[in-house]
Amino acid sequence: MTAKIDDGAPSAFRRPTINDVAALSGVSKSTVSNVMRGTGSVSAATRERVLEAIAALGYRPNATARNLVLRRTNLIGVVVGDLANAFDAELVKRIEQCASAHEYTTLVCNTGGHADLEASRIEALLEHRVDGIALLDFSGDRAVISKLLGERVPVVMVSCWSDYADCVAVDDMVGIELAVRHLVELGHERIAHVVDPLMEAGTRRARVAAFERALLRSGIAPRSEWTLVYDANETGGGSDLLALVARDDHPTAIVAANDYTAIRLIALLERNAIAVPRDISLVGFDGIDVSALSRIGLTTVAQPRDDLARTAVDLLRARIESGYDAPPAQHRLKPRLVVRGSTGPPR
Amino acid sequence: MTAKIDDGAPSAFRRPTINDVAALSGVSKSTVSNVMRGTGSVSAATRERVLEAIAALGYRPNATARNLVLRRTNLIGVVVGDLANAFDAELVKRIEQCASAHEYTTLVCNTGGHADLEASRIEALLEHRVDGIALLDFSGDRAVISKLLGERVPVVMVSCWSDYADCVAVDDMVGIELAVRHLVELGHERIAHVVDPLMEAGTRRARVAAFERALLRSGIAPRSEWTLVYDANETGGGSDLLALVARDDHPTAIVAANDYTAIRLIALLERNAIAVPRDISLVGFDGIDVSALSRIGLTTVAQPRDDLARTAVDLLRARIESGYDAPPAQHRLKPRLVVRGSTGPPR
DNA sequence: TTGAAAGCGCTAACAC
DNA sequence: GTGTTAGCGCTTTCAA
Repeated sequence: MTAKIDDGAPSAFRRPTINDVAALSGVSKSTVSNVMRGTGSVSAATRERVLEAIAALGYRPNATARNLVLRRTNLIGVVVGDLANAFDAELVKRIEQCASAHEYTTLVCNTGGHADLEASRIEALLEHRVDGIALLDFSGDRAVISKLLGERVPVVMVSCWSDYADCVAVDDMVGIELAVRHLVELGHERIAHVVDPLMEAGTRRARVAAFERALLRSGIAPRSEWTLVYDANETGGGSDLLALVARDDHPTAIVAANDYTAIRLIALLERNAIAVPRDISLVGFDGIDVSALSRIGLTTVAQPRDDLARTAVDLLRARIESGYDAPPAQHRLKPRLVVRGSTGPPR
Repeated sequence: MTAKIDDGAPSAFRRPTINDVAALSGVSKSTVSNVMRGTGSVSAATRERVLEAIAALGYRPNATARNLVLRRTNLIGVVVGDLANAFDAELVKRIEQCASAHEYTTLVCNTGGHADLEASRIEALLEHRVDGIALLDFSGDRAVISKLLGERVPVVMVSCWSDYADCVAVDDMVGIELAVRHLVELGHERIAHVVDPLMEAGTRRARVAAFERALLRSGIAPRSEWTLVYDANETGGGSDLLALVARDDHPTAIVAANDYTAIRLIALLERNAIAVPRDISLVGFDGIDVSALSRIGLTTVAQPRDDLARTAVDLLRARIESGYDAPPAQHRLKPRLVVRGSTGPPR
């Protein structure tokens, strides 16, 4: 047994440990541990001495060591597609808020929709033994998800969906229906749908399906060539959309799959001398802050972001704190239509 | 010594450990460790067996345990004021990208400018033994920072400044000078400055000082009452600004301390029938993505966000990987003016 | 080329 | 009330 002697080397800086505190206050480490955590029973006098030693040394417990024995890290991973998309960023902000209110610290991974990055970032989260993972607006392929579910680590999908995991998302059917009905009520009959390639595939499919169903319910025949992809980050993109809009029987309104796309779509259209809403009406989806700016004035289907975040954290906490084996909890939240200046009657 | 016997309880799920791998492949844990890390020398045959066991068990090394012995977590903390501010979000995104390219995982804390939250979040980061901390656009008081510097944990200040820590920020003097000169060249003489209360105090002071100096260099006498605070998140704020603008000798141009404020300022002004740039010209600071949207068209002083993020991560890595004791490295980056539609000659 | 053993800093029975 | 002890899962000498 080697005695722990401070060799005095000034270069080898060592943070004080629970042993140092114990030594300085002349008690055992269990006692220190007890005063730190407020467990067990320690006399007022010893507690006082220990507290002094802690202050004197500037002791801070090592979460790494604690986590190792507790098999619990109080870390949650948040995997997000693109923090430059305000919807994602605003959601991450809220999730971090809820999580830290419950003593969790948040590991954030921005995947940019790259499947390989996604896999390796999640792998890192798993090695760090996060207590749970939130997949936001998840654009990855299902293989990643099903692998994750096999790991027995609590997972919640936020603003996206899987039948086999806890989920919380807005009701796409209702949301898209709201958008379409609003346009139809304004008199539109030729309505196109534009999706974001970075959007999660399931959500995208759900919104496309919802879009077609909503048209049918309004007595309008959907045309598949009127559902297009627009990559707002690709310079020079959108040529097929512009081609569509240049046709005689062009759409008079567009439902964009999210606000990020919708707002860039306004820019694209106006750059090509197509006025919004005079020539084309535009509805977004998400309800991000910028859509409310007077200059933008985007009519949009707003998601209840606070509820989304809070529910997500609650779901995760429930799994973490009371075991895995409940069936998946699925929450559908109601979106609401916010009418602003980007929609009007067709010319 | 208790033998490790699987008691077969199905409820107690245990992830496979290095011991399980060792047992299954019939080697010692040191050997497993060696093949995992590619160190030491193991025969091709044993490596093969170990690899098979790893695959069979779905073994994933426990970073918590590794970090404990290595005294290194490969975690970096990022403390950010407000992820709803696109500048912050875009910076976090880039930092996470750089960091993960170097095998670091990012812990994100959104403080919302609350000093108490700030302190407790940083405390959590420290307990988790992050290898370094990046303070973004840091709005906190200096006490937090000086405490942090006493902790001997690598800290980098991004887009904010301290004489005693590694910093990387844009040159506020130059940036504000660019903005003011642009306005003066357009013919403006009555120029106001609007700051964001959430902005880091040092940066705010620096920009205010830079603003006054720039005016003087253009032969304009600064008036202190023309530097105001506008809190874009406070509904019904900005009354003092509107009062100022209603005066006869109102300013014909405003330099906003950041884009977030500038963009909300446009909304505020236009809500009050003051057209931008016809009645008042507006210059922002940051160069966030939305400022480039045609509907917004904000003239702004753009920060080199990629450089900011890359330098920040490099600085942190240097401290982490080669010791603490170098003097603080201070990087001033050059901003550039991006002229768009929000500025024009005075009426 | 491989293994035994000693920790990393902490918690949690269980003695005393 | 307080201390002893045995790990948590890993890395790292040092022998064999």
